[in-house]
Amino acid sequence: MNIIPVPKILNDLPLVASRGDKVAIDMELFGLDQKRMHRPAGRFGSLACTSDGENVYIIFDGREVEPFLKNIEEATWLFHNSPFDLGHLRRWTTIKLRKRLWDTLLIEKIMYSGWYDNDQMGLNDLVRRYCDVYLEKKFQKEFKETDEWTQEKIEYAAKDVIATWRVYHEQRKVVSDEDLEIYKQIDLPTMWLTLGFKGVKVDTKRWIEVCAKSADKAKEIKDELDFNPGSSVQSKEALLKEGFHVSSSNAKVLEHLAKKTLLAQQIMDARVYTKRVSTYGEKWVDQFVEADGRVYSSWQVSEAISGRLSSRSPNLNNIPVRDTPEYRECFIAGEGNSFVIADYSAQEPRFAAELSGDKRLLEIFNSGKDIYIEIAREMFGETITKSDPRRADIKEIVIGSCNGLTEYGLAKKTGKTKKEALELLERYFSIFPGLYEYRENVKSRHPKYVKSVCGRKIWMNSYVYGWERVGMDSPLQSSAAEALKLSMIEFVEKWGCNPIILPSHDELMLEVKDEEAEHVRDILKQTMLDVAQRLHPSVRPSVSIVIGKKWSDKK
DNA sequence: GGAGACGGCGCC
DNA sequence: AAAGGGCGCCGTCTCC
Repeated sequence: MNIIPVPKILNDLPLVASRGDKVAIDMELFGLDQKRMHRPAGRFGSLACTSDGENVYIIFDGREVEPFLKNIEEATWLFHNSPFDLGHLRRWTTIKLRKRLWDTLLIEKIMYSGWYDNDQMGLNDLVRRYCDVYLEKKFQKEFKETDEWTQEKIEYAAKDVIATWRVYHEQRKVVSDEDLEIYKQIDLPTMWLTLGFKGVKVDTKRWIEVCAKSADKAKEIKDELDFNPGSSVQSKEALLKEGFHVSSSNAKVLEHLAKKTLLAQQIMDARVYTKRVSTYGEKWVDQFVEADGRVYSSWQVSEAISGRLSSRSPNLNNIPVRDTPEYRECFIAGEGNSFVIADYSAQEPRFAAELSGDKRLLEIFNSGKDIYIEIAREMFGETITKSDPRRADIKEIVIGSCNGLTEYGLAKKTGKTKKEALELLERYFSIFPGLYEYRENVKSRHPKYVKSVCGRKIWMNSYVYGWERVGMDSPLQSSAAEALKLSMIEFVEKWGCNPIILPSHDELMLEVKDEEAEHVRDILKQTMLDVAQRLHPSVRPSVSIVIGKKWSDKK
């Protein structure tokens, strides 16, 4: 394996590049906290670029960023993980949305989603795969710990940017037109949108009140127990003492056991409350709410193999809602603003209908009626109400039917016997044979990869147990993700600015001025419907949308 | 004492 | 042997 030779480093001459030139750019910051990489923390370290893969131009003063970038304005910019650099560079200059931008990380994820894991997507991994080059990464820690520059560190910064430049040229040779279209039409515009997300305002006082209540309850229950219910090892041990041998102490198991022993219920309760204290406690506020009262998450455009967006530091995609709607009441619109909250109904089942072409399922969706009640009518020959427990069972089946749910799993989930569960599944698939075929096809065709409706590839690894379940589900999940991304892109195009504060898989939350809310609601709804209709033309789409002052004002 | 695996659980 | 998918984060456990 090779290493990159010490580059020629120039810091007295500006690089001037023009249209057609490819300029790799890389930024180093001092003193960044790993969990807050996306926030305006840390101090300017360096900005380096190269247009020929040999000579590196580098500056060490943030005040030079603006003229530095102006000189290469016309060129195509190459980054590895551009949101990091772009987000921080905005602290020293204005960065406008540009299409001439190649992100080697985003491209690699589009090309090799499911083939390589996320931990094999670093610049060092790419330069090893593409160029057989070894790239030293040990300096990252040093940037965190000290502001001192050494010759070695300068060389490291220079080598990084050369690696990016080299990887670009190799990727260019092998990337397919279809992958490039996904990049240009979907992921790159989405990346720019996520950079423009405003934070969400949080009522911190209320939040702390909510979690304080849970803290009290957690303590109460824990005091009654002589072991730590947060430990699976200790919980299993305690249950064994009462005569219950279990291989797992998770909620599903405990729920069954709760009928037989109080202990199971106690462990469950303790976990519910400690979860709220640990994950959604005071620490959450301390860590993530900025001085302006808002939370700024880090949004990843394609961290998930399906191309779903993901969120971290903090993860805004898993804020409690079922048992504790109080948390979402803490997400509030700013003074004089309203939220517009929209979500796609039964989005993945709709894509299942589209992709399987199942006749009966298509009819049900296109009838515009409640699909779960309609399916129940087919299955049981009677009309059930919304509160009938069978509706929840059917929901499980509808969602599970396309990601490989078995009678065993269904039985466990619903508390039915295996025989009952099998009967339900069989009846379901006899009504929707197209769905069954879709499911079985994945196994029998044994595809190298599956695709979303827009053509995003998800590679299968048949050596991994359960690969066929990923194969069934990925086209649905990734198509749904595309619908959401395209809705965002097209809405912002129409509206002219970006008021998005929180996307969540099949849901969008916008914050706009009160007087604009109704207008925005109408445009957003129409946009989402248009996009969905385009992506699943055989299925009538459905979007519910409301205007509110809190996230919880949903339904 | 730190790193990483694991179990568990919040959401869609 | 395991028994719908996708995430991120927490505390515990284990190992060095």
